Amino acid sequence: MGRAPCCSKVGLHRGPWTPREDTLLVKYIQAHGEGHWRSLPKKAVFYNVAGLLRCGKSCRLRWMNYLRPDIKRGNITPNEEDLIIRLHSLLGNRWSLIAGRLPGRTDNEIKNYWNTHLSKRLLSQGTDPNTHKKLPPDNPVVVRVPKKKRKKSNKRPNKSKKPTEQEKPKIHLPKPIRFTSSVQCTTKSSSQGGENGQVLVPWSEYINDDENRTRFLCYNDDHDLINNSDFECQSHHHHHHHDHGLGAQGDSNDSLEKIYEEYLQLLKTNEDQVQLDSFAESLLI
DNA sequence: AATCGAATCAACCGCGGGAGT
DNA sequence: GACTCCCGCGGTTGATTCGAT
Repeated sequence: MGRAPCCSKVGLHRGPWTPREDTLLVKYIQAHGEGHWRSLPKKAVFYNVAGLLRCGKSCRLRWMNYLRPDIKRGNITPNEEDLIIRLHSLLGNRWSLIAGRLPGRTDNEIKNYWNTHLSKRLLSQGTDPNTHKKLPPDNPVVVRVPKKKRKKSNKRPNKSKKPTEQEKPKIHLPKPIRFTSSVQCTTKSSSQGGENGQVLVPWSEYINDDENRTRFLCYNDDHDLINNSDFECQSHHHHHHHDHGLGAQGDSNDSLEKIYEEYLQLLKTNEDQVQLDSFAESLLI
């Protein structure tokens, strides 16, 4: 099976994304849509967003895990935790499938959350996180239960080497807050409020201003950055999350609740493993 | 105040598979 | 069938943070 050489060898940027790179990527995707990641850096030059010297893979990852407008940020809710555990017991480490049932959550986020929180918690409860079966009581597992939850860090590390002065990682503050794909925004200046064909990029700026206001970027039809002033945003719970062919649609909370209810029902009404298996299979269709 | 080590999570890496030629 | 291109997935890494000592 052939594989293209990784772009990182030909002088493209690696490591933490800078706000400028994020802006360029968002601008490009706003204009031309997702996909064609590999050709993105080349095309970007032609579409007047030159400077996006990132490999397609890196662009895709950044978009999918961080910049996508329907990314939901914030703590995983108890309901979501429960659903993750249940789905994991059915699907195993198929993070993208699990993420597909949790609107707004990314596979990377769920994977990280599982590895850092949930698997440890299961162990501490005497459950094997891989098989979801009870561990024998005489098989003590040394588990370090997380102490207090740490404050979230927003710094981006440079993986491979110490950054030089000029390529020091930028500090991304604050992290994107909860958004959905149809975040409705209104500017404080009435004429620039996501109306008249403007495309609002529901994505927070990286610097806090004096008053700690969240700042957003706004593009017009020509995809030119026309404003980065303050917006008031409201989520309307409307998602078109990637469902990996699972057919998930509609309201995010509803769909989450629906799956959860569906599974609870199955647990209540039927102990039969075959039923549970077929439920798992239905998620794969 | 200084040091240490665990925890966190964005980003990287390699691989598999589908589609196209 | 053999090969290339592209996409997406899951595992891993490592800089940074922060609580404990």
